[in-house]
Amino acid sequence: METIKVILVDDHKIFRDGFRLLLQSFPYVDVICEASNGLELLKVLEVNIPDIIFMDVNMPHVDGVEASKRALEKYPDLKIIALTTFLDDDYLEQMLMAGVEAYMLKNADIEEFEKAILKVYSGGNYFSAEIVALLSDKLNILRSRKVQQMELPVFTDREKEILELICKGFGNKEIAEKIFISPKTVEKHKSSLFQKTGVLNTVNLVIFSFKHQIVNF
Amino acid sequence: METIKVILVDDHKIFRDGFRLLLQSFPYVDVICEASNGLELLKVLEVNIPDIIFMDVNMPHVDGVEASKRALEKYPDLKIIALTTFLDDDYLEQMLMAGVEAYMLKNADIEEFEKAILKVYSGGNYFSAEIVALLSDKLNILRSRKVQQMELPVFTDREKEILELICKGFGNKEIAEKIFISPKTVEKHKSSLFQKTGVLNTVNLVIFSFKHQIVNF
DNA sequence: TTGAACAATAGGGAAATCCCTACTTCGGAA
DNA sequence: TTCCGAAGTAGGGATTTCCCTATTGTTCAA
Repeated sequence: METIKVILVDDHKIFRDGFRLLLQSFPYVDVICEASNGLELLKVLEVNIPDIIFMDVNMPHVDGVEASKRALEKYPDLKIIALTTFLDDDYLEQMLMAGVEAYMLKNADIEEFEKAILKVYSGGNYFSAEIVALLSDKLNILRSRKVQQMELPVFTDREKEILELICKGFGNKEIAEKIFISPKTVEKHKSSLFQKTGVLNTVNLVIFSFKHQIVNF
Repeated sequence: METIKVILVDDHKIFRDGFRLLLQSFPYVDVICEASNGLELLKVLEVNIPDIIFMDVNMPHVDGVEASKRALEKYPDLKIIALTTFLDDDYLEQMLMAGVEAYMLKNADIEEFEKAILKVYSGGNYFSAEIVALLSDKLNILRSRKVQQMELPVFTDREKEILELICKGFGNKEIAEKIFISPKTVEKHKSSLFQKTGVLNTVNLVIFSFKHQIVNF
């Protein structure tokens, strides 16, 4: 088995030392470098490209979120495993959006780390059980947001048709040409949409539609 | 502890028998009924309302998705735990949309089932690790869509400030008042935004911002 | 130190959008 | 049947937005 090249990013040297010791028990893992914050990581990456980065979430100067974003922007093939001491709802979402492959607690046991490394190295994802619990709650929030939107105004077919075109970015004239009516009529349908949704202009109508996921982009 | 009333829905009697046996090892769980498909479930629900339904996803006649939707429509307080033999990407999404509280593999172990029942009964969610892996892949797909987009233009601070206000639905005059400049200046910043993003009007600028997640709603 | 590039400011006129009113059609209720 | 309301159609005039041009201040490198 070829070695998996790893970089550790954490602002506490003691943690890095301990963690490297832990990783050394995997013969196929090679810690090629360390960094104590995001900025340092970016410098290090100019010289050494690892397979996997273990990234602390809370760091001074450039935190895990920003560091992950920037690193992935420059090197999209990087795999990042986010490490955190406590469960932080906010960071979790941001790190996922930044594009990390895995998210785990620092006090995970050695088997968990092994699982995570192998899973991520082979192109998968890994989330520790605590994270899973948090994620599933989040998913529920998403769903319930979708459910509670049921009390939406009722649109006529013509209104729906026009709303879709509006949200694709077409102006009154363009919409009129597409569906063979006068621009003036388009405007009337729009003002009906304004009334039903309680907004005052096209921009706000578009915002409303995206917010309520009436149109999917 | 009061008993948790449970209904099993699965088209295989053998599975139902086995599963009931498993559930009987929890003294606080009471399997009050069974159904072999969605239609039967709906009939059963007219007489018996459980706390939790274990719902097979793949069933003849009325499948888990449809059954869950209809059941929740009539009895919104029901909690549903979806059960599946294999991981099916498609069903997963549909079941989540239908509004199930939990999603697990049938071959989960007894501890997992216990966790799921308790979590769901207390108003939470439960997803087994395999499901979360699938979900995280989904999240990943979202992300990669984000990464592959064109490189975003660089906005000045003023432009970012104005873009945010635009995406909150404010017009030129309102923005001007908020940040103490002339409406004309706001317009100029907007036209810079148009140029940088390649759009032709405010509506399309808002659409662009949502699509590229420059603003978060 | 002197341009050059760029950010921020703003005006005038053209174009698109918004508001109010009005006509036609069609299906269901009195 | 007749009448009413809802949906679809559209025009006139006010408002807002958009495009082109221009000035000022700041930074940075020749």
